[in-house]
Amino acid sequence: MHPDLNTHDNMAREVRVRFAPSPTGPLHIGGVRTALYNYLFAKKMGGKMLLRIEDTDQTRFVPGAEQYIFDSLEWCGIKLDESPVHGGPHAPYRQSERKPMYMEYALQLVEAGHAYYAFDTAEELDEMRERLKAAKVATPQYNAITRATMKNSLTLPEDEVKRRLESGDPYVIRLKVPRKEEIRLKDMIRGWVMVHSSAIDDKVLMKSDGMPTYHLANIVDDHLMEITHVIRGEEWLPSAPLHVLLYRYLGWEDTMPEFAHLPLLLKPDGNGKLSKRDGDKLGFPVFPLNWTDPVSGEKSSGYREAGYLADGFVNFLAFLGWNPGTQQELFTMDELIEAFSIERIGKSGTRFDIQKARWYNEQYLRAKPDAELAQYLLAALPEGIDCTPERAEKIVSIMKERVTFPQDFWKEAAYFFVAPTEYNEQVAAKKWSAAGANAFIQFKNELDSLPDFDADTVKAQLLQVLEQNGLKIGQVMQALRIALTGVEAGPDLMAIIEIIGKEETQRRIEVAVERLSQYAK
RNA sequence: GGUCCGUUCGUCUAGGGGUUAGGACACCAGAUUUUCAUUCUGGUAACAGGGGUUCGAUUCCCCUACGGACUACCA
Repeated sequence: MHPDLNTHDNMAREVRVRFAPSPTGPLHIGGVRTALYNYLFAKKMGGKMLLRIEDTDQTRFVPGAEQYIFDSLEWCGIKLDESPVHGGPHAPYRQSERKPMYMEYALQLVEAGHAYYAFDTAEELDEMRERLKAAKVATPQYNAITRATMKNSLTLPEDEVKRRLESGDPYVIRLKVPRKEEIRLKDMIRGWVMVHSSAIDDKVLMKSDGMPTYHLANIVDDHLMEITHVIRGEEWLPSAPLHVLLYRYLGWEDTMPEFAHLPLLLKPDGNGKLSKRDGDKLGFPVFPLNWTDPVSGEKSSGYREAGYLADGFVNFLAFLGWNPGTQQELFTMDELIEAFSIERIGKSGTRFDIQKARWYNEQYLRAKPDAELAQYLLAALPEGIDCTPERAEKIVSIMKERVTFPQDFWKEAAYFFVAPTEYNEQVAAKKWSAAGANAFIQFKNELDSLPDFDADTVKAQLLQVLEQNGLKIGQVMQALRIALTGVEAGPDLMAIIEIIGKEETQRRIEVAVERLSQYAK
């Protein structure tokens, strides 16, 4: 093991990771992936997966968002060991409910000289930034230099600070970031990352409403909850050095978790990261489940409702930025857990490719037992249309090679239940013939004398009729298909005939011969 | 602008000092088929550019370009 400050031996500790979303709206797909990687890692290491709700910003609270997070994780099969609903040894797991715990640590930092009170108003902060911008300062920020010009416990006389605090003046507590210091942190994905402290501003730790900011709360909670590995999005990388500083000043550096910053999920054109605001604009959902904004009423679609199967979705998601290093593409959750390792997570941003998601869905759909797929069809049947489970199974078994989503079964297979009301005119014009129509009528009549009504028997009969009429199968099959289904494409026609039954077949042939007579040549 | 991170087929990626640079999706072609789809076979297609180091660099180093993230009393 490295003797470096940032590295330490976590081998003896039980792996504990957390997914820590903010309930500010629906969880987006990048967040789901982060949760998944946390889960895979935890389970691979035989550790624990916790969910912590980071709701320290009360102004951004969105009703229903927390439930949405639970529902999403559950749908994906991500099981939590500790959470606001599962409870656990470090409850509560909502930061708003942990509010009383944070001030103690902020005060500890103040006493140690690593943090200070600041009384600046929003207007004063704006002024400061404007002033620095006008002076062509590259990064206007509240830092080691500018803090000397602001209203805080470092610049104000001691008695005034005391007076302000006692009189209830609004204040924040800021971290006193050193002026010149190289901060190093080891990222499991990127290696050593070096940042100079001058690039970090004096981050607010405690807000004026008494709530901690993410930065403080996250470190305090991760420490208290004995988190061993922080696996989160790359957008956190710039503030990671700040977190290292916090661990150090709080005296927790020897148990500081290891970091892994995940590459971001990018829009398909590579132009920026996939965000909640993309909604359905990109032509595919960015959320796992449907969501209706409680305020605006705006609806966003989710993968579940769009017809994506949970296991295929998870498989797809796992491969966005990670790969097993083998040729295997299809993985169950257990296989993902077995194969997963942080070392095999890529470094670069990953463009989102919905085509691949569709392909995964097709693979998983076809692998499902017919009895299960039949349920999708049955559930989609409109009022008034009956179907036995046995018949539904037969239909899905011949249809599943040609559908992507469960809802396609009804869309593509409606003709099993409803006779065509219109025919593909183009194909009819090209393939329909008087000779064929005559043969179909003969075939229809002879259906009554068949001993059995199954695909093989029917096919033999059709072949016989065609032979008698001097027709080849290729000349008339398309016409017969149009007659029976109205459309030009579909599964084996004989299988369709077997499923729709003798009477229906006869009826449809009669109607079609009548309706398509104009095309008889 | 500043700081940080990144860059292998269109996309997701494997690989790694000497390889015909491999796979998957997508795409194209052929085979099969009663159609479409499936399936099978084959194909197009990549190491961002420039300097080093080296006998040799796509691989290691530097620079440039490009892309991304961050730059709040939001997470």
